[in-house]
Amino acid sequence: MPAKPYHHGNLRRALIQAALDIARDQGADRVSLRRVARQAGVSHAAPYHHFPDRSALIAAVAEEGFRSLSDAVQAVERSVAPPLERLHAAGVAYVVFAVTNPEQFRLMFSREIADTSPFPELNAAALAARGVLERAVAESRATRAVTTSEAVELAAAWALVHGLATLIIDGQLGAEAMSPDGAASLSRSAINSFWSQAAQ
Amino acid sequence: MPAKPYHHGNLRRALIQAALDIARDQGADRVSLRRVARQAGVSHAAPYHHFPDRSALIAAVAEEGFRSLSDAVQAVERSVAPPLERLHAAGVAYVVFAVTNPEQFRLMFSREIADTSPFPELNAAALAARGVLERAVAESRATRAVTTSEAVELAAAWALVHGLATLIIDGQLGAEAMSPDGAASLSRSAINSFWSQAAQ
DNA sequence: GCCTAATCTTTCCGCTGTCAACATCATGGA
DNA sequence: TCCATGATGTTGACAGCGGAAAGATTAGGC
Repeated sequence: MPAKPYHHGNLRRALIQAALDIARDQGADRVSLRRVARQAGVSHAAPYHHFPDRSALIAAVAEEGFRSLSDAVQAVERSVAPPLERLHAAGVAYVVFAVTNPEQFRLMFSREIADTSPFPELNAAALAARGVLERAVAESRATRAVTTSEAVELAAAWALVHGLATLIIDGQLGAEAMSPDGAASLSRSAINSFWSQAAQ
Repeated sequence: MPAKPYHHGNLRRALIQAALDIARDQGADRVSLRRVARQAGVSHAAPYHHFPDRSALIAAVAEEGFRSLSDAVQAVERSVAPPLERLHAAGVAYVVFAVTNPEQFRLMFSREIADTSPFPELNAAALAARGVLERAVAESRATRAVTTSEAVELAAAWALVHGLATLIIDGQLGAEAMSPDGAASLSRSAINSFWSQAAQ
């Protein structure tokens, strides 16, 4: 049994996991290449054989995040049939995902991977996640009196849940909202509030 | 005429301005203490006589940002009378401010000043800005059939405009939305879309 | 079984935030 | 008026960071 083999075996995977652990435990801003390498028990330059630079590591972590987000939203969608309620449930799931994985969520929307062109797989995962929300919006349109374009409705829906997510995990909507249950409850209310005020 | 006086005169002010310039020109993530000091024509340790650490500089820049935001929203509010339209206009102004000053907006919500307890003046400015939106929400409630709590309505309204702001400046809602006019138009549509879908 | 390429380490660079020690100067009390 | 003190600025140091270069080690195909 080799105590410390020269080659790691699956360092790429281990680095992504280490980044996730550090983000979860110490915050997304503390995810440095050197710290990640240290946590993975490897020299600080080893990551460069698996990622061209720091942003590529973040992109890999974010890519997994978008896949998890897609999965989480789709799982909730499967349990709700009526299209409008489905859309609402998808929105709540988006917020709950962010509150459950706040640091990974921050990495997913961090500035250094804003330009996804160097990371086609991240781009695909992000587009897929956006597609899930897009489909929920589109399918709900058949059941409503629609006066706005689909693009605007998608933007509005996404903005609402994304705004809730970021404000909540930044602590700006109160401490109660930072628990999954609190976040779910607040999102549900917030989403409903926009439709319950028809009388102007 | 002293070419370079040993004492700057108003270095604190100059450092804040330099940080703003660097953020605007090169991005919020490139605002480093040393770069700011360099831009202000001063040694790299000089800022420490005016700010205890880097986050305090950011806090000062953010503080000014929140004041500008309050001013911008209030200026628009003054030109609109009906409470609901006023609320909508305030929301559009919030988004337009973010799109007009994207890097400063990012600094205002950057992670390192998320805990405002060390910066009471930043906290006050942020609370004041939130108060402007809060008042617009509260005053509009009298003109509507209200079924949700004020707290939830505030959260929903804030989340919608904050989500629009962050998504737009991150380029996730398309390039057209990144101009002030495009942002205003999209925000108006998005805000209206939530009220025009009463028929479920 | 060996050669090549992949993987990992060591060493180096410039940049960053922060601190300590020192230099300069503005200002108010004797 | 002068000078001492505190405010403001500089220099130099340190550790941690992202990244490049060069050498060590090993896995895997021929």
